[in-house]
Amino acid sequence: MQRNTRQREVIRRAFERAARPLSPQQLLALAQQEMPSLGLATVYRSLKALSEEGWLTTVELPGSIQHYEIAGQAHHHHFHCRACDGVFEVHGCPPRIDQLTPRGFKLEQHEIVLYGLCADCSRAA
Amino acid sequence: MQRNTRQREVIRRAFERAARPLSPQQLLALAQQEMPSLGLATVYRSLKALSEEGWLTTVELPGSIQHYEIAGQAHHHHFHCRACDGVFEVHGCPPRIDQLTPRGFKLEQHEIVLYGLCADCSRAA
DNA sequence: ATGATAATGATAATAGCTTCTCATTATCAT
DNA sequence: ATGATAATGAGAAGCTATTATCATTATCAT
Repeated sequence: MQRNTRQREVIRRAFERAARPLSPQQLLALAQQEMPSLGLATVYRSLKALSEEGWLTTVELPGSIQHYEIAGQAHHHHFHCRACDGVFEVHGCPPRIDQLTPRGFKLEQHEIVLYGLCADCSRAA
Repeated sequence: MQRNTRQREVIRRAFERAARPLSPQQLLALAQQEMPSLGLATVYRSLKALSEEGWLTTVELPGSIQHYEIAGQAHHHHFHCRACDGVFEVHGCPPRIDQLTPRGFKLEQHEIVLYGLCADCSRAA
């Protein structure tokens, strides 16, 4: 049976506050602001549990480890800041992307990742 | 001083034959068809050397390790087959992709990856 | 309030990929 | 043809990210 622990709540809140995909380490850092004793193992356990119960989904990014974000959102893509390494949501999706599919291939999904500087890092540069 | 070894030639040929991005392991398997004694360390050393001399570039794919492809090609994207794990080139690029960029962000590059089944795997399914 | 036990935190262990080591081999300027 | 040495192959070692272990703590049905 599943228990409602304080750390699990802290982790959920961290995702809600961030409102963007987080890596395990980023999540740990963020959640430790509220609960400094939080351990990395608990972060991994919670990510697994929250994914299995459908509250989180995984985000795969080129050249980076797996990230997680709150599930159930509308179709969207991501912007990966090369300076702060943060990942941001991007709304919208170019039309006709399926027309890129080579003949004979069966397209099932697609991923678009934009790179550059986020607003904060762009301002700081 | 750099030497022209047989294994380096075999590796170059493997990329030319494949005409698509390869992971170190995929490259090893392909090159070993021509030279079974080829070792993994040589593959890594060659990938590094060929990248440094500009003959190869790296391809980053979501949820996968770094791949390599022959450099100097026109802007293109990739199709990742979930069945055979092969990566294929996709020509063309949807217009207006820069319009997805959130306000204040500075877009420097983008990556599009299509997922599904390649022609061969699609036929076999 | 209490007890069964799920969850935690610290750390050890694992797994996958890449790099290093080193004795041996192959290249190539001479 | 020969010798200096770059490159190779096999395996050890290293790195990172993730999972397992285990004694301790916290949850929650009773």
